[in-house]
Amino acid sequence: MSNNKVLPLAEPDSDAAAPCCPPLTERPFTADEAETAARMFKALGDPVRLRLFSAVASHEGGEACVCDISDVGVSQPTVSHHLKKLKEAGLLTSERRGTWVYYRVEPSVLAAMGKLLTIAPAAV
Amino acid sequence: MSNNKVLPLAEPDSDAAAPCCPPLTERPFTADEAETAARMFKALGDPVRLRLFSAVASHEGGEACVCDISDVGVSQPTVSHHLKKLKEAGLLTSERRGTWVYYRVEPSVLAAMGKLLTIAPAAV
DNA sequence: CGCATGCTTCGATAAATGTCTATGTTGACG
DNA sequence: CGTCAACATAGACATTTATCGAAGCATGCG
Repeated sequence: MSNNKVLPLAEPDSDAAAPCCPPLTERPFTADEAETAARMFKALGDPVRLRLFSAVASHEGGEACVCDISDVGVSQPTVSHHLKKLKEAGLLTSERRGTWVYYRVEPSVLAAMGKLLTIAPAAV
Repeated sequence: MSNNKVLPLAEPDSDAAAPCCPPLTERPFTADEAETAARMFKALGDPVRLRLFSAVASHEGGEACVCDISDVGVSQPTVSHHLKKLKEAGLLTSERRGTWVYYRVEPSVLAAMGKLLTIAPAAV
């Protein structure tokens, strides 16, 4: 199916975690960089997805099954739909263990997004 | 002393800059928090807006007039529309000086978003 | 004045998105 | 097996959004 490769995540080199782009403040983004980065921001640009993501990210052990986090005010298929989007954006990974499917955050992507938002140190 | 700091984002506690929410990893977001934070992420969730924002943020002096940044492949009214969205999201401010309108980034909001993406240091 | 320039606002429209119900699929269990 | 529970997929529908061209406001200048 559509198990499209997302974001070429960073290899743990030393600092890495910058799969796509420099800080937003460093230089104007190219069209390609903007396309890539926007996909990640867009994934978090929905309140339901943000709650789901936060629920997974803050859950004990760093992972949660759908049943643990599906109380966000929308139907079960909608939850599933949003989790899929988050997965496609590279923010979450999933794994089935028996009856349940567990979701887990991809920390490197989180870090990469954080870097986008840093203020260029020597600027100003 | 190499920079092995895990996430050199904004200094903790250095400035407020967090008008909305704790880090995404700290605890599950409430509906209200998610609504607020999603608005900011959504503003950066469009490639054109991301390019415009990056162009302003990286422009010399920290500000740019529309004429400096409007070469992003869409019509001028569309540029204006996106700049308005960024302003409504609190990411940019604008000021008219003579013939031109200058846009400038709101650094505290940038920092606040960065904090959302930090990994909780010693959580759990 | 009158006109050119920079930017915003106004409608219109096609595409994308979020949501639902209904249905599939996969695994556990008796 | 048969059935139930947990998730995922499919299709439908309403709303939002990105975009454009045209028109409207300012501001500066001759």
